[in-house]
Amino acid sequence: MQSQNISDIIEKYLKSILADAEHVEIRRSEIADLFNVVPSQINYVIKTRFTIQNGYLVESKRGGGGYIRIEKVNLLDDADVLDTLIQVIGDAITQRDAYAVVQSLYEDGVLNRREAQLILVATDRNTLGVDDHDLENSLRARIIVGILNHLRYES
Amino acid sequence: MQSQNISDIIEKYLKSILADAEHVEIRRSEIADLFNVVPSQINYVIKTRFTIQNGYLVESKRGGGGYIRIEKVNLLDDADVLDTLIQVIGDAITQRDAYAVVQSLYEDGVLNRREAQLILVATDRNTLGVDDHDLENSLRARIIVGILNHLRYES
DNA sequence: ATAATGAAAGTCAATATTAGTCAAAGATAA
DNA sequence: TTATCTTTGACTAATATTGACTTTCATTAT
Repeated sequence: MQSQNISDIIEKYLKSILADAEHVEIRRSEIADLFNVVPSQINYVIKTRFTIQNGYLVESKRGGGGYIRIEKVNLLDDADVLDTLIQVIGDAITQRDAYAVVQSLYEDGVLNRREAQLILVATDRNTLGVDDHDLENSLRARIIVGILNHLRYES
Repeated sequence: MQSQNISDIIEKYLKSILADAEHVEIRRSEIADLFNVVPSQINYVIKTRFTIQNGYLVESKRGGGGYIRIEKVNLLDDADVLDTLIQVIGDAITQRDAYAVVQSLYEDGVLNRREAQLILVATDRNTLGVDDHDLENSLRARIIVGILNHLRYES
């Protein structure tokens, strides 16, 4: 039984809509009501699960008639995906964001499953095994950026 | 058959579930309650009895709705070879030796060209970019050993 | 036009809910 | 006896939930 927390359930709900549509547009309070959570939890879900690393673009508007719109972007349409990703990663990246990045590359066909797994293992917290978090995140960034740069020349 | 300590009993309990299912997903505190032990004993059981060497993969999540998930995986035939390599590598390896290891894995067909390249990039001196040579060599070892451990099973 | 009002969404920090680590103490086996 | 394995619990870390307060925008009133 997975998804015991509400955030995961809301995530799945939104993604199920995105499976059929290019984008989803919601009213924050409606979704919050639907799942019986406070409105700001919707922001939490979006911030942790619909980032650009995950391949989503989010825009919103406040005030009357406000909305939140989530769009799935195909990174491959962009000629310089890799550049964009490298920029986003910068010089440090958490394991969670790294997972999102690798997952996106897999979904876009840049990496196959095995390659994606290899990268995740190589950059796993436990694999690196350093206790300094900043060092861990910067090593992870260097490894992933190094691989992305390699992929650019290779293809 | 005097495996009467609680760790053994918990181990059997979890394995009896895994006999019928591909994986088990537990809430740590629930299992701890069930057997009247402190939660951290579950970690002990997992760490000592559900290792990758035994063919188990473990993943977990903290926070609300957290869980520990244990999956039984199929160990591959080359597992022995990989074990040997892992031993040889130990806790540090130079870039030169790493190259040799990866090269031989490629020649043995364990890795394809692209995968081999990925690993070499990930463990390259410049990628890691640490000044301390000992740290560099130990990181390289950890990454390669992590990947080798991953290669021991399928999917 | 401008000001006032109300209706959204955003931010942030406090709190809650899990799991992980580690080392000391206790038990068992060699 | 000594080495190894097990049990325990205090402390740490990650993730989720909540709510008070802020900001933005559209509409209505002056």
